[in-house]
Amino acid sequence: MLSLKKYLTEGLLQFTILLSLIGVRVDVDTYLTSQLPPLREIILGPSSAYTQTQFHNLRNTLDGYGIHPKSIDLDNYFTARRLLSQVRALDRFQVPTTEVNAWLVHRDPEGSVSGSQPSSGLALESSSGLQDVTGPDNGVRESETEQGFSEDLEDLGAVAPPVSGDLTKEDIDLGAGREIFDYSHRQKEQDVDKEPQDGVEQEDTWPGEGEEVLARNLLVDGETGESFPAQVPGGENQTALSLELCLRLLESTCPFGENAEFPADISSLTEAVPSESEPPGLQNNLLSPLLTGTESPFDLEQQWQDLMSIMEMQAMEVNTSTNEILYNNPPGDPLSTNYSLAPNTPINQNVSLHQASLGGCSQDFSLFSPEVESLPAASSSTLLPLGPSNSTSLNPTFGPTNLSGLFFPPQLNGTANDTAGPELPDPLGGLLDEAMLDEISLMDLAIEEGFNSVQASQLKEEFDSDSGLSLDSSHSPSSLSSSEGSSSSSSSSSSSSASSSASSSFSEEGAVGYSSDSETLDLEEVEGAVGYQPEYSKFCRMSYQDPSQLSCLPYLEHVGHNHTYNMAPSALDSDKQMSRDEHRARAMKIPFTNDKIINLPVEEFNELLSKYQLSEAQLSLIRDIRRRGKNKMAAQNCRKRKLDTILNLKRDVEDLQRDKARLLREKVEFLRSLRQMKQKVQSLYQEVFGRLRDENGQPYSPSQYALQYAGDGSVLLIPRTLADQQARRQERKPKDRRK
DNA sequence: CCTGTATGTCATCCC
DNA sequence: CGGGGATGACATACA
Repeated sequence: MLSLKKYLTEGLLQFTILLSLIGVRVDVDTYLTSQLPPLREIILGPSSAYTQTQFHNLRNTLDGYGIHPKSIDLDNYFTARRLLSQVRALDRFQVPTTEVNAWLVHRDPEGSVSGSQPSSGLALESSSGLQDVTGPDNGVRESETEQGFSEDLEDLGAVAPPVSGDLTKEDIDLGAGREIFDYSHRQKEQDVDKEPQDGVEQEDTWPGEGEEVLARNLLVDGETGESFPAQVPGGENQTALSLELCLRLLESTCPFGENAEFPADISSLTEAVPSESEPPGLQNNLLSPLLTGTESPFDLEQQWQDLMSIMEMQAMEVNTSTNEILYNNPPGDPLSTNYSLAPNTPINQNVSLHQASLGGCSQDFSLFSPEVESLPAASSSTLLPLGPSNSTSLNPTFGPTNLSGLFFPPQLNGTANDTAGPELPDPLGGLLDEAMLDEISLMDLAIEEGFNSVQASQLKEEFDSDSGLSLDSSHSPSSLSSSEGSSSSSSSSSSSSASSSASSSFSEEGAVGYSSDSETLDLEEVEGAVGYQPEYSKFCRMSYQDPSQLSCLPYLEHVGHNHTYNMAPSALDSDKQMSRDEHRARAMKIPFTNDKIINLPVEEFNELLSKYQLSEAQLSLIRDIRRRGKNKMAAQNCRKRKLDTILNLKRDVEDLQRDKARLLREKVEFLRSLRQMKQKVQSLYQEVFGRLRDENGQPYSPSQYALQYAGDGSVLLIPRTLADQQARRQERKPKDRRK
C-alpha cells in the first residue's frame, strides 16, 4: 500500500514538477485554499499540508523558461528524497524536557503551499513560509499523523505543518517553504523585546534587504573575483535540483532562525565540510569565525560545538538576539516580499546550482516540539531561517544578478554566527565530550538514586509524620500561650491532686510546645494512664514521645534507647524513680509537688508560695526546681527544634541534589541530541557538497568553496575566504550582544 | 572501659 | 528588672 501510494505520489509530484519546469504553471494553489481541501487533496493528496517543493523554486525562478527539462535530474531528486528522509529522522528531536518535532516544509518560490489544515495540530511555523499554493506541484506535507500521504510528501522533501488559516497572501508569497524552528520561534516570542539588537545586526550584516546584501556579498567576493551565484556554471543544472533539495534538507535539519540578517551573515557550512579534503592551512584560513581560534575548522568536534551552540542559543533562553531576528521578520519583510519575485526570475541566469538551490525549496523544519507547534504560525515563520522567505529573497536577488549558482545556508550561518556562534566552542565544547557527559549524568544519577531510594523516601515519610513540628518559632509561642492557659485552668480547677497535677503538666507540655496537638493528646492519655507521679509521667512522656518520633526518623531508629527504664516496674518503687529535685524537695519537705512548682503560672505559683510559711532554703530550692524544670522543657523543645531543623535542611539538600541530577541528565540528553543533529547536518553537507560540480563537471574543492546558509534559507556555494569573512563578522555580533 | 545517645542542668542571651 | 524562652556547653545515665 505504502509503496504504491508513494509511487503514485512521486509520479504526481514529478509530473507537476515537469509541468512547472516546462513553464506550465499549475496554479492549483489558488484553488487549494484552505476552503477547498478536496481539490487540493486531489492534486496534492489527502490532507496534504503545505508542501512546497523546491522544484517550484526552479520553476518560479526561471519563470518557466530557461530551465531545461534536462536540468532536472531525477536521480538527484530521489537522492534528495533520501536525504530528506534522513533529515526527517531528525524530526523528533528529543530534548530532555521538551520533545522537538520538526517538520520539513517544502516551499515553492512562487507560492509555497500553505497547509490548509488548520485543524492539524501543527502550527505553521513560518508565517511567510507556507502559504498559498500557487502551484499544484507544491508538495504538501501533512501532519505527521497523516502518514500515507505525508510520507510520500516527505520524501519529496516538502513538509509543511498544517497552517492555520490565518496565513496571509503576503505570507504565502513570501513565505514559501522554509524550515521553521518552532523552538527558535518560541524563543523569539519570549525575546521580542530584544529586537532592537536584531535590527542593528541586520544593518550590519544585511543592510536594507538581505537579498541585496547577499547579492552584494556574492558579487563582491573580491578575492576570488567571482560572483558566486552567477559564476556557477549552468552545466550543473542536473544536480541543481537535487542540490537544492539537499540544501533544504540541510537547512531543515538545522534549527536556525530565519532572518533577513542572516543572508548577509555567512556562517558557513564549510565547517561541516569534511576536513580530509582540505589542507589544514587552507582550512584555517577558510574556516568560519566560529571555528577559528579553537580547532581546525573541520574538526568534527568543533563543528558539533558550533551546532550545539546554535542549538543552545535557541534552546536556552539566553540568546534572544537570534530569536528576535527570526521572529521579527514581518511578513512585509523585504526578504519575504522578494519571495514573490523569485518565481519571476528567469532560471537561465540562475541556472546554476545555486538556483537549484534552495532558494525555492525551503523546508520547514521545526525541530522542536509541541510547544513550538503551538506557536502562532506567523511568528514561527519568521523564525525559520530556511523558510520561504529565504528562497524568495535569494531568487530575486540572485536571479537578476546572475548569482544563480549560490547556495545560501542562511540559517546556519546567521543563527550560528549571530547567536550561538561565539558560544559554541566554549560552552558546548567541553560539554560535548560524551564520556564526560555520561560520567556526569551517571554521577548525578547515582547521587540522586542514593537519596531517592534510601534516605529520601524515609525522610519524606518522616517529615510527613513530623509535620506537626515546625521550626517556625512563631508556632511555639502561640502553642505555649494556649497551653499555659489550659494548664492554669486545669491547675486551678483541680487542687493539688495527683491527677490534676499530672494533667496540668501534660497540658503544659503541649503548650511548651513543639509537640503537635495529636502529640499532646497522646501524651495526656498516656500520662493519665500512668497516673499521678509527675516524675513518672515525665519520663513516660519522654519515652513515649521519643519512640514515636524516632520511628518516624530513620536516623534515630537505630537508637534503641528505652527510656522507660526510668519507670519503676511498679509504682511502689517510685522513690527510686524520683528525680534529684524530687528528692531534694522531699528532703526539704516542700509541701507541694514539683509539677506544680514547675508548671503553675507565675501568679498561681506565687499565690501557692504565699500560702505556706517556707524558709529561705525551701524557697530557693523551689525556685531552682521551677527554673530547672522550665529549662528542662525548654531544652527538650530546643533539641527537638534543632533536630527538625537538621532534618529539614537535609531534606532540602536532597531535593536540591535531585533537581541538580535531573537537570544534568536533561542537559546531557540535550547535548546528545544536538550532537546527533550536528552529525546529520555534517553528513548531509558533505553529501550535498560532494555532488556539486562546476562547469567542467569537476567537484568543488572543499578547501576553496563552502556551502553557506543564507538568512533567507537559501544555500549558497561561496569561496571559503568570503565565508570566513562573514563568519567572523557574525561571530563578533553575538559576543557583543552577550556582553 | 569506651563510645554514642538521651537527658538534665547551668550559664547566658534575649524578649 | 524579673520571668521565662532559647540555646550552647557540660554532666550524667545508660546501652
